[in-house]
Amino acid sequence: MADKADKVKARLPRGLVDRHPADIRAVDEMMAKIRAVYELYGFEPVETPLIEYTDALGKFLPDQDRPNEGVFSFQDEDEQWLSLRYDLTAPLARFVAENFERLPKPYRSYRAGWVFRNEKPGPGRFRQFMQFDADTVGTPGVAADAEMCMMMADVMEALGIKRGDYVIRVNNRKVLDGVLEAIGVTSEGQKLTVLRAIDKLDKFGPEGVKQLLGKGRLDESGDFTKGAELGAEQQDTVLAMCLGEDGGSAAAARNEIWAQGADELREIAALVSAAGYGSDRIRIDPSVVRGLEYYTGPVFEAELTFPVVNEDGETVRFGSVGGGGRYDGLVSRFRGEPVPATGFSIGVSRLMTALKNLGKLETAEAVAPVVVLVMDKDTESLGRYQRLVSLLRQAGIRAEMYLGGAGMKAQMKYADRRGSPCVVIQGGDEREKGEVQIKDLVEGKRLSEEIEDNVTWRESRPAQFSVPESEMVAAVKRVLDAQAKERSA
RNA sequence: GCGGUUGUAGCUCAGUUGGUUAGAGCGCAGGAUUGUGGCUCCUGAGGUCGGUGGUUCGAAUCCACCCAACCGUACCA
Repeated sequence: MADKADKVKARLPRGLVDRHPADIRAVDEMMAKIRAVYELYGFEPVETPLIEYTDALGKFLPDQDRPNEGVFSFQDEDEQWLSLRYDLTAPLARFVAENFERLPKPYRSYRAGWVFRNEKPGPGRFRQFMQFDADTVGTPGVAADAEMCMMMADVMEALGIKRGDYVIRVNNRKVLDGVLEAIGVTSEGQKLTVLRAIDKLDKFGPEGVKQLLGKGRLDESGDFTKGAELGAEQQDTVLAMCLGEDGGSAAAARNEIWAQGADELREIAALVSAAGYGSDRIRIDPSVVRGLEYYTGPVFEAELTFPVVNEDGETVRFGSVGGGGRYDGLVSRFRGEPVPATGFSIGVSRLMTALKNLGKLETAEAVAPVVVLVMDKDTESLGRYQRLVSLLRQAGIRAEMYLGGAGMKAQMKYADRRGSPCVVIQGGDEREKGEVQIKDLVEGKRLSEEIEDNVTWRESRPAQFSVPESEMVAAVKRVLDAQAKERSA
């Protein structure tokens, strides 16, 4: 044992979580539902490693031979930089580029996995989290983008989120670019600042966005955010555009790139509407910005629209649980030819939190194992208990022999704490008679409420009965069935 | 990065103008009950009072610096 002085402090690094049985089972179930939708649409699974060469992820800092701080990176023996993936899109682009000749085009694939970001964690934001993506690579047509939106809408409903409780909002980066060009914003830096400002519409409202477009905004917390330094007229145009007012469109209408984006949006709207998806499910929304860097055309976001009451009793809007868009430049980075692609990503952890709040999540624990108590610890007896456990397992019943060193009282306590449905007891007396005792712990707990005196509680052995050893499996089954019936009632 | 709040037992928290050996509830372990999970009662384990330095006869308490966590904000491919 470690000395007190130098024992290691057991602690979880921040931004990371341990996952518990209920969580793991719930996520598994949720992912199975998502997967079923993707499969139905004809997408194929593919899995890539968690680690890629940093340059394949496109994350070297400009003018430096060091990776971006936001990614976890380390050097291989040959000094090449490796990084943990920070999304599933860049690794897919690498995979497609590397296997380009072998893959059917358009290539439709899906994949789920952990991604890592070395950033400051916050509520609902972790440094390791799960994404579940689908992408179509090799087609420039907006039909592929429209399909992505429809599939996202279908996923929402497959997860039990009612129509009206979610919406897929769609915009087009070309529309944004067109407006920016029309009002004379040319510098990359200023463009990004404007886009970020628009992205904050939900959070700060039109007034806040206007401040961010102009001089800047002083937050209540005391932090000042530098603005985009646009003139009053420019601010109004941008604001009008993202609020969907006519002024924005009119001012930019002569602009070619804007027109192209608007056409694409109209086409997507027509496609989804023809497929029977109303604007209650998929809606054009000019304030969607999304991932500022690599998107080149349509962008979309899945948003939950119902209010959620969080743990502190506050009502919050949950917001985005996934999104995506067209990234025509990502695969072609690896190849000399253009390779158009579109896809989207679901934030599994966020979505799960939301479903929990909605009450749509199966939080029911799996039925805990039947525990066979160990009354005698000699090898011969242990063998007998192990055989009883085997019989239960052969009948498909989760079961275990108590493996600790404690006495019967502690074993009962152990079974109780595990949530076991019942225990099997066979001491010397029962063995003589070729019997086992079975105690229904759920029923026993209920009976205990009526008993206050401990002697009675112990001696009356509530919810406990004796059966011939040969009937143990059948008797345990009866107990389990009765409990299952009660749970579903 | 910027701003704020908070650091005392596994958890939630008391701790008087600075004063002997730092407490409670819950939880945990053992016992009352050598073969019965609950209830009740008894006993016990568990703390460098976030860290370092300073003031003082004396610091969990006062001062300085540092660290960490949480919240907001910024950044977020």
